[in-house]
This record gives sequence, structure tokens and C-alpha cells, in this order.
Amino acid sequence: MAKTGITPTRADDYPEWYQQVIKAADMAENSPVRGCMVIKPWGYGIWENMQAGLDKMFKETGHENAYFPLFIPISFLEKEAQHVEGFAKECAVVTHHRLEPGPDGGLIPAGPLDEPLIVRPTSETIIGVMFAKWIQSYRDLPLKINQWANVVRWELRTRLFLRTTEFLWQEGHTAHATAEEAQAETHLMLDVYADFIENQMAVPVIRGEKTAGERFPGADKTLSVEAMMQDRKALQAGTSHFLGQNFSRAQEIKFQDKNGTESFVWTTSWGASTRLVGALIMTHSDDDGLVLPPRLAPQQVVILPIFRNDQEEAQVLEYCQSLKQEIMQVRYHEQPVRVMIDQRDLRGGEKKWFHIKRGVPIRIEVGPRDIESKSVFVGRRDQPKSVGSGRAEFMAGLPQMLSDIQNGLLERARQMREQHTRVITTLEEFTAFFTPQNLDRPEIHGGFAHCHFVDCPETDEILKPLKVTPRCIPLEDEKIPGHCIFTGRPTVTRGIFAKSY
RNA sequence: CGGGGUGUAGCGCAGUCUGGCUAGCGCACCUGGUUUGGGACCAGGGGGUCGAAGGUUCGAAUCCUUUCACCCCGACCA
Repeated sequence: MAKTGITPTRADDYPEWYQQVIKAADMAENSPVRGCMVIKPWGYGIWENMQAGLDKMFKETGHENAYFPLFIPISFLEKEAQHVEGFAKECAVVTHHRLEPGPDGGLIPAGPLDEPLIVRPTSETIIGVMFAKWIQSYRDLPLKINQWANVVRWELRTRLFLRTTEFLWQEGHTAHATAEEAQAETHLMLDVYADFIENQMAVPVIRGEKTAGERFPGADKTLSVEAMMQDRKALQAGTSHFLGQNFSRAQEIKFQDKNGTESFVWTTSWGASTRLVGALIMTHSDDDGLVLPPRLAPQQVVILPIFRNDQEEAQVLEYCQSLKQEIMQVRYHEQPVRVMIDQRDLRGGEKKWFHIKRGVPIRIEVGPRDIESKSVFVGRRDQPKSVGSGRAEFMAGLPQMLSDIQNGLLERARQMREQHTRVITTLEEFTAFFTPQNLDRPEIHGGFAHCHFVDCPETDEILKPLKVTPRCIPLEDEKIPGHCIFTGRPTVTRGIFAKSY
């Protein structure tokens, strides 16, 4: 049996495999601060590419970036009742503002604040207060703002990238004159997420609406994109909320229309976080480590020089340099191909595995023999074996090769999802689908169940012990009459059900 | 907040029950050598107040008391 880059394998212990992939790829690690991670250069490089991709799309759809405070006066949060209920218990609170030497040599907080500040778990409230100042007239609408920021949610259990106490994200906040326009914005931004996640992350998603129980606190409607990970669990990859007039009424965000009539604006908010990096890892990576889609890889090509002595070294490095220059002239998605030479004084095999584990899409191994024959030895991360190729031939086919890898990953992920999505019509079948063979050490099982259902408390109660949740009501589903598999009631609504992150 | 567990070198651990030579092992790291189209081998070396405080004892990583931190399982979740 071939040795794998990662121990254990996905099949042996999926959660542990996930941690080990992150470690082997040197993407992030736990910090001394409880629940908070340090994102290391390779992981942050991926995030920067995500930011760049999303930011461009936000601007193309008419949004502008701005920045709001990390701290929010506690009274701001209290205004919208549902919102308070949803977030209050996971807020970090700042109650003091100075430190003084304590009795036993430590430091103690000195000046209590008149009004405690919370560290933003999301910024609807503070942004709403500013919107109220900025919006007077229909001429001020629509107002379309995005913020790149960190937020804090005091979660009880954390996992690198998937759920950390502090995480990085973007949050879009918009205000509109009509409900229709705000609804359209909500759908537009969901489509932006779906486009980005499928075409740049190569992760197929289902666009849908959340059930009442899964809705954002304070929203009238929550849309999300849901992806299936390799352990067949669902991961919410982005959300877009239609907030109705809930926040504008609570915060008095009003405008005068052309007739001079005063009314409340309609708002939306939408966000995607560093959790996307977790989605990327769990969708594509294999038992040898991370696999990156070319569009997001910090390095798309790595050149590995192979030589035995000083004379060979000089010769090989020169060849590598010229190769690198040539590759940088090639463009992929309107950008120069990102390429590096790994010149470190390490053994060849070790170096090769280093880049395999980090998911670099293409490795080029260059030794004296290749120079002589004007060739390169090419390893694709999505294929098991390296193959020889003429240098000119390789250069000519490089953009296509990157595209092939990108598309291949998306296709493979899509097939995996199709394979584990089932239309289910009875509760017995549903229960069997989500019950592992081995209860003591559950194997990878289940997937997406596509079922008729009625969104009601009884349904939620039946689902609870199964640890399955309604992920969404797919937007593309047609309304076909059927019966709720949980309550037996007639319904035209179908949902995707899954275990989830 | 409930139930379980762990703190010994950068990482992973043994040693603790039954107190006793200079606190060990693997990986990683450094040096020298042999290697080199593939995660090398040999030799040498650096690195620890054994989570913290107090106690028992001739003697404590080991026994007692107190305390802190972290991890796993549940409830909460982008």
C-alpha cells in the first residue's frame, strides 16, 4: 500500500484528516488565545485571492467598501428584538478601559465603562445607525456598502477555519427604497457567491432559502449557498438576507420619496467568511494533502531544480530562471501565471512532497537531462503521476492545463455530490440514510436528502435526534405536489436535508 | 454549564500505580561525512527549573492539598 502524505486518511478519520491537511500545508494553527487561529502565509494567501475575487465582483455590482468600528455600544444591539436574542449569548463584552498594576504584580482593569461595548458579531446595528444619518432622500438610495472585517462570536467549540471565535469575513449592507429592489439585491448577491464559489473555488453549490428555524436573527428571508463536503456533510458557504424593514424601523432609517412621503428603507445584508477556506480544503483535498484550484492557488506552478553538484546547479538554475520568466509571460484569467522556483537546500523528494501537501496545481521538475532534451517533467496535483513533456509544448498548453485542472476539480466535486444526493419519500428511508452502520465509530455516510416537507415545529422535532437539519429550500426546485415525509401533510415544498457543519 | 481526560525538550510520548543513579525515547533542529531523477543513511551535538503553589520525606515528575490551563463528548453556531 502506497504511503499517503496525510495520516490518517479521509476514510479512517475525517475530522482528524482535516486538521492534518491544514498542518501539513502550513495554512494555520491554533493560537495561545482560546478559539482563535493564526492564519499562516499559505492559508492567508488563499484568503487574499478569495478577497480579490469577491471584491472585484462586489464592485462590478455597484458596491463600495467602507469600514465601521469593531466596538458597538451595547444599547445598539438591544434595538432589534430577534437580533438580540440571536446574538446576545455569543458576544464578547468590553467593560473596562484601562489597566493598573494589581496587588500581586499582575494587571487589573481599572476604569469601568459607563456603557459596555460589545465586539461586533456582525455589524447591522452600527451600520444601521450610520445609514440613518446618511439617508434622507430617495436620492440617497440605494446605498450599497461592503466591509472587510474581523468579527467575534463566542462559540463553545471551534475548528480551524470552520468555526473560530474571531474570524475574517466581508459583510455587505444595503438600503433600498422598495422591498422589490431589496429582494432583488438579496438574490443578486447570492448569485455572486454562487458564481464565485463554483467558478473560482471549483465548489458546486445549491442556492436556496433557509427555513424559519435556520433564518438569520432579524431577517425576513435568508438565502444561502450550500456545498457538500467529502464526508457528505453540508457546509453553508455564503448567506444573503432580506431584512425587510425590521432594522430600519428599529433604527429609524427613513427617507422621503418624490412625493415628500416619509417611509422606512428596506435593507439587506450578506456575508462570506474564512470558512470558505475550510470549504475549499474539504471539497478538493485528498489523502496526500491540500488540493488547490488554480484560480485561488497562491502559487500555480512550482519549479523544482534537480542537480548533483555545483556545476549542474548553475546550469539547472539558469534553465529554471528562463523557464520562470517564460511562464510569467503566460496569462491565466487576465493575470500572469503565479510561479516560483524552490531553491531551498533540501532533498528532491522532500521538496516534492512539500508542494504536494500544499496543493500546488503544477510541479515542474528540471534536471540536467531535461536541459539537454529541452523538456520538462510535469506533475499535476490532480493526477497521480508526473509525465515528461517538451518545453515548448508545455508552454503552449499551460493555460489550458490550468483550466483543465480547475474544471476537473469542479466536475469531480459535482459528481461526488450527485452520487450522494437522494430523493427520499419515506421517513424510514430517511432515517436509514442518516444512520451509520457502525454507531460506535460512525463511517462516512448519508449525504443530501431531497424531500417534500412542511416547515413547522413538528418537523424540527423529528429531525433533532437524527442530527439532521434542513439546509435549504432550493430556488431551482419546481413546486410539485407531494406529502411531507415527517408530518404527512400535503405540500409543494421540497428541501435539502443533511448533517452539517 | 454537565460528563470524561491530559499537562514531562519545538512536536508526539514513556516514566507516576510501587518515591532513589546524571529525567529518557521518536520526530524536528544544528555540525561533519556518505548520498542524491525523489519523503536518505551513518556519526556527533544543542535544547527540560517534569503546568503552578504549598506540604510529607534523607530524597518528589512520582505521594498529599490547593490552583491554573488545555483537550474530548453534549447543549449553541458564519
